[in-house]
Amino acid sequence: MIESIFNRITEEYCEISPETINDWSEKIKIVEYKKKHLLAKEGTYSRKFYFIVKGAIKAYYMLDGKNVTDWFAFENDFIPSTTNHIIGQKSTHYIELLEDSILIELDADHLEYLCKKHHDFEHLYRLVLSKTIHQLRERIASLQFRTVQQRYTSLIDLHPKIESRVPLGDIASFLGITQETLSRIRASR
Amino acid sequence: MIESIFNRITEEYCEISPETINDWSEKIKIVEYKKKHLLAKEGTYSRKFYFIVKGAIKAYYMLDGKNVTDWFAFENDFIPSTTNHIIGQKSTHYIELLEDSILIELDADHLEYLCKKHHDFEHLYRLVLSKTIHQLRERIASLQFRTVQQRYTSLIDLHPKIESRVPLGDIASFLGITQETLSRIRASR
DNA sequence: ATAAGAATTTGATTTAGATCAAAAAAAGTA
DNA sequence: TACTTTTTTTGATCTAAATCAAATTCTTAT
Repeated sequence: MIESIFNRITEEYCEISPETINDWSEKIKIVEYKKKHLLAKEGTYSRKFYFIVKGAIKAYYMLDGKNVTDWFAFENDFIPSTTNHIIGQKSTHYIELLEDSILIELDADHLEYLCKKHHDFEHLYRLVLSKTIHQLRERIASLQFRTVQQRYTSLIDLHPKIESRVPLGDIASFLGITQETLSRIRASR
Repeated sequence: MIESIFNRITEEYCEISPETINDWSEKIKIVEYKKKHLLAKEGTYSRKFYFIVKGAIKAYYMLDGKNVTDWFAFENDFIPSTTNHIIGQKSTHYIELLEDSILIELDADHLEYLCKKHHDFEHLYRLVLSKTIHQLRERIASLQFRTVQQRYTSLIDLHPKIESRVPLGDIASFLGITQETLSRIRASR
């Protein structure tokens, strides 16, 4: 079980030495939570870092009393929204499970420890951040000047199953539009 | 000169060992270019990584024959738009100097070498990426659900001098609006 | 200083998407 | 199975910002 997870990570990012893997695997905890469980709450300190083995999450924050969904993550993703808390600040976001999920949990202190102790771990983490940057860039390009149709289409291309796994309202929010508009776009295809 | 630059970087991010600094300073080149010079062109390989000692840049790409400005950077910023090329892909962006500038240039290969050789350098780089992520997040929040007024105001708060250093059309593009709209917003304040 | 070119502003019109409201469909729950 | 609750769709109207067009102001080079 654990090995196959480390394999997934190594394949996706880079090789990791056995020592690092050992040290790492001592620090992690495999956790299971039900749909709607909150991994983080706005205004609280939740210094945890997650990798999704199975399941899906959304990250959102409140704006004028409404939820704004910021980020989705699925199997084999790290949850980068948590990186904020890692610098020791209160969370600006809620992170909610969209499905019953299995996660690997790593304490922020342990993350720092592993980075400091093992160069290859810090390298891996650097690659994870690079990937996140790439995704954020794509997202900005999408929000900045594409029409709503184009935004929706490219989201579906990227995550074909998102429609069945994520409520329409959250997808609309992520795209920066109302759910009525998204519903109409969907209908017109 | 060089020392004061390394000091700036160390203060902003983290301590770096003398060995790393030595090795690093052997790899860099201080370059000066005039306004309008292109550090990168769409479709070409420009495997360089820059730190801005003095000056300003914009990163943009073409969409339907129009420039879309993506990113600004000023003194003491690394230019993260170049990180794309570092993975060895053709640039998707143009990077153009908005002013006569002084830059520190580091070859992508040297960047990788320094990361591999010196754990503290990779750590520094990781922190640079973290900061970039934070900025990108802010930017997404801004584009996703804020009104144009709010977007403009927060940009000015962040970079008070941007109005005098960057053409209005580029700022408008960055905010995801037309320059006519930005002009009107400015007039109505 | 003056002309040529670039950047910015102003005006009139159009349109994509928001808002408000209600109906219909789907998903949970007893 | 029926009943409640949540999610999605549909309709009518409104509005912020886009578009198109032209005028004005600011820069730069001669």
